Amino acid sequence: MKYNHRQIEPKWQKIWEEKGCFHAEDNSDKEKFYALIEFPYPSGQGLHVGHPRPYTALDTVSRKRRLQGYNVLYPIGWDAFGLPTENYAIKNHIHPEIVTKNNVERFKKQIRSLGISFDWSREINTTDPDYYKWTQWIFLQLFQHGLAYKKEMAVNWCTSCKCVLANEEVVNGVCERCGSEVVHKTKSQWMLKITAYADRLIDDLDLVDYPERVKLQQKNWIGRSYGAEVEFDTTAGDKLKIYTTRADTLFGATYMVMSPEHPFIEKWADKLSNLDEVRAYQAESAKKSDFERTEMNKDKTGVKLEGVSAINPVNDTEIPIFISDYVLISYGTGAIMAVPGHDTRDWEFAKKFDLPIIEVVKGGDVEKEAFTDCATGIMVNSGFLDGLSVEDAKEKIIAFLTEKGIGEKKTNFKLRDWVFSRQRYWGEPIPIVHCDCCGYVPVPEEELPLRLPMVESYEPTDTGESPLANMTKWVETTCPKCGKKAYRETDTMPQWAGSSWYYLRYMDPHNDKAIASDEAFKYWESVDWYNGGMEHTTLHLLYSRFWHKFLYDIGVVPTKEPYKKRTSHGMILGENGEKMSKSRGNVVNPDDIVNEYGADTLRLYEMFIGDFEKAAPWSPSSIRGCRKFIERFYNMQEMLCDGDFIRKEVEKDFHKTIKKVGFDIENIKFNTAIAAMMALINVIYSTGKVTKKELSIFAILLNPFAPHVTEEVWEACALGDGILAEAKWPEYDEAKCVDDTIEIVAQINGRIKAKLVISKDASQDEVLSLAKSEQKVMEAIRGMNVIKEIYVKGKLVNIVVKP
RNA sequence: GCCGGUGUGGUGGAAUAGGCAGACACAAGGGACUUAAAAUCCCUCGGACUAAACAUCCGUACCGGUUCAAGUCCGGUCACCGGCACCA
Repeated sequence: MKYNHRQIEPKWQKIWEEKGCFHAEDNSDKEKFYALIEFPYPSGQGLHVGHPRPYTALDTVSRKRRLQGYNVLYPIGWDAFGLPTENYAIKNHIHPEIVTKNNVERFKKQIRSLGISFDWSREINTTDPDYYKWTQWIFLQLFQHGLAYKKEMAVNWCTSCKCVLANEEVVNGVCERCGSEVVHKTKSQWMLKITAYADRLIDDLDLVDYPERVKLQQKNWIGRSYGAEVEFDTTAGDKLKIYTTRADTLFGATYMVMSPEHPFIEKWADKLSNLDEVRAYQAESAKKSDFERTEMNKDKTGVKLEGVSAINPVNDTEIPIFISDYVLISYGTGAIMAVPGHDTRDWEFAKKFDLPIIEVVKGGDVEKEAFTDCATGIMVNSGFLDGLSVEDAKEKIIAFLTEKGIGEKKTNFKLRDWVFSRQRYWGEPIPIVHCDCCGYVPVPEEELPLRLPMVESYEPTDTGESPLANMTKWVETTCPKCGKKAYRETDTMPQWAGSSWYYLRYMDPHNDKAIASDEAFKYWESVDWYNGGMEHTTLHLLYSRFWHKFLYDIGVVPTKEPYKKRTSHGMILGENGEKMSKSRGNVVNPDDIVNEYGADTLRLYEMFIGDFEKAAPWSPSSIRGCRKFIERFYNMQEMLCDGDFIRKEVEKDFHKTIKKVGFDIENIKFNTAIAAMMALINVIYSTGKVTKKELSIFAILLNPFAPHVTEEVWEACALGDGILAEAKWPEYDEAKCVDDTIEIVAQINGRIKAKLVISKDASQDEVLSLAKSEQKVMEAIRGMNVIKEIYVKGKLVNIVVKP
């Protein structure tokens, strides 16, 4: 029989589907295992070969866990709200709901052809009202706990698309899609107070098993810094509050800088003799895009405030105040004390404006550059701080400022609150009513889901209003509180909303009373293993940790963290080593591979392609090697014979391979697990025969990677009722993983002179004397003094000699 | 600029915990089978020296160090990739 994947693969997929093989049980005595992949956005392009990489990886883990007796939950769904669908819908005059439905159909068919063991009975879709009912419910809880608020905000507005863009959609200051200018528009926006969780989002990373680089990226993004707030007296009478992490350098503060947006400028307007100049600078800064203000121009600019100055509280010196756009209104207090001797930016500014530079930490040359090293410096020119280390000086000065009532310890974060509104149609309606009397009133829970109305035109408007704003019938409503005429919120939620809690819904996807039942939460608890892309580290991964912690605080979920373990896959690149994209013309469609080589070959190749965590280029010729391996496995049917193991050495090879494959799967080293099986099949072929026992073990080991062909061979060779039905993941015997005789390398001065075959239990003396009996070793030692003899058990001997 | 990662044959990549560099594949070359091709099977496959083999030497981006022993550890340099980007 020739291997025919086109016949085998649909056959087994049908059997699995009919028997419901992958349905997770809700109440099982078995230990649970919850594996999760990032649910896909069903785009119009369909799947490309990058999608199956993470799916196959966790499918391999899930299938292995089932063979080990776990009750496995491995679900999938659709993250289907979002701009590409909406834009496609506008362009082609098809309602986004229809577009979504078609795209999901296509994705589903493609994914099913891969034989991934998803529990399709738990499929979810973020655009389903029964689903977004709970997205809205969570928003209302956030609102009621003061964590959702509305605020005037500058938004990105594309002048050509006439629509609002998310920050991610603005690339180098222009619209990602059309390349047109992006300007700022001020709009009232819904915000989520993620900053309230900043500390816990950092500290609780200690509770989870994430790759270090993920933890680090989140920590850097949240950007916690410990410092102090200090109040400076000014000649205007007001106290100017600044934030600093280097309170120790206070004696070196020779001027102050405020952000051009600082409210004191307005307050001091009548005291400023150069108000025109100040105003001109303010206007110039306001005109600059974010891009110009940060990336383009790091040359320091600024204007000195004539008429108001500040007093350095430690030496009563009067120092000038500047405004400059290198100080941001959004961080700290919007004002700083400038210490040019020990801060690079202040140093540049001081040089440009010819301001005095005082050295207060010894160790560098402050005339040449700012000395910023905190670890080695000693305080100088700093009165009562002189002679202290930077760390000690910080503590002493903060204690001093606290006692005088002009300063205190303060922690700051780079993390900003989450802009949560979008002026687009294809998203969850924000369930809030605006009432002139009562303000923002939540839609009553029993009215959820607040459905997205069917509109004729969902094109974005010129005014920056959501397309929903034109739906007067839907917008005009009555206030749930006072019953008077009121208006619905017309902004929708961002794409990140539905994905911030979807893993919870899989636990109990059809529940209409709650996100999931308490029993479901208790049993499934949290995700055991979550695999996803690095690009979501500071977006989805952070957002969902925030929502989860909130749900924990209000008693909905029982765990502090949503995901116990996180791994990350590398991208699959095009043949040319570039990122796969339609415009580069290097996209590979998995359908073609499944059709030509089969799903088992595709799966195996995607796992064999290289280090799972690193990017790897697609190679059409390498796929053939995987196909060949599968055919070699399939053809073992014809080598079948009775017995346990052909030879004792082969038995040992099996034990070693069982150990390696199991270990490698758990450590996401799929490529070497497959290499080990390839090596084992080479051994089997060299014997020319395979026993039933050998073949069945091989089939189970390979099953998580290539589930169809392994079941087929199992059935064809009458090995039993089926791998899924009855097989257990094989155990290995540690004793049988060790060879009786081993090869030991004999070195002289680190150079290999001989290879010794000797019993694994041989003593050092035995190995050494055997080594010394080797011709070449004898020659090398002759006439030399032996300085040292090193023996590494089971590996090598090294004899160090000198003339 | 700051933070993180990577650098190994013609290619993708292996190499617990400092202990035989190049597993497993791909590509290439040669051979067997075949009328022929495909498929399959077998052999060779980092470099220098060699007709070939043996032997020897060199070789994990570059320079230096620690060690009996370095792809692996330490210091420095370069290149590429990712994240952040005036966060005081």
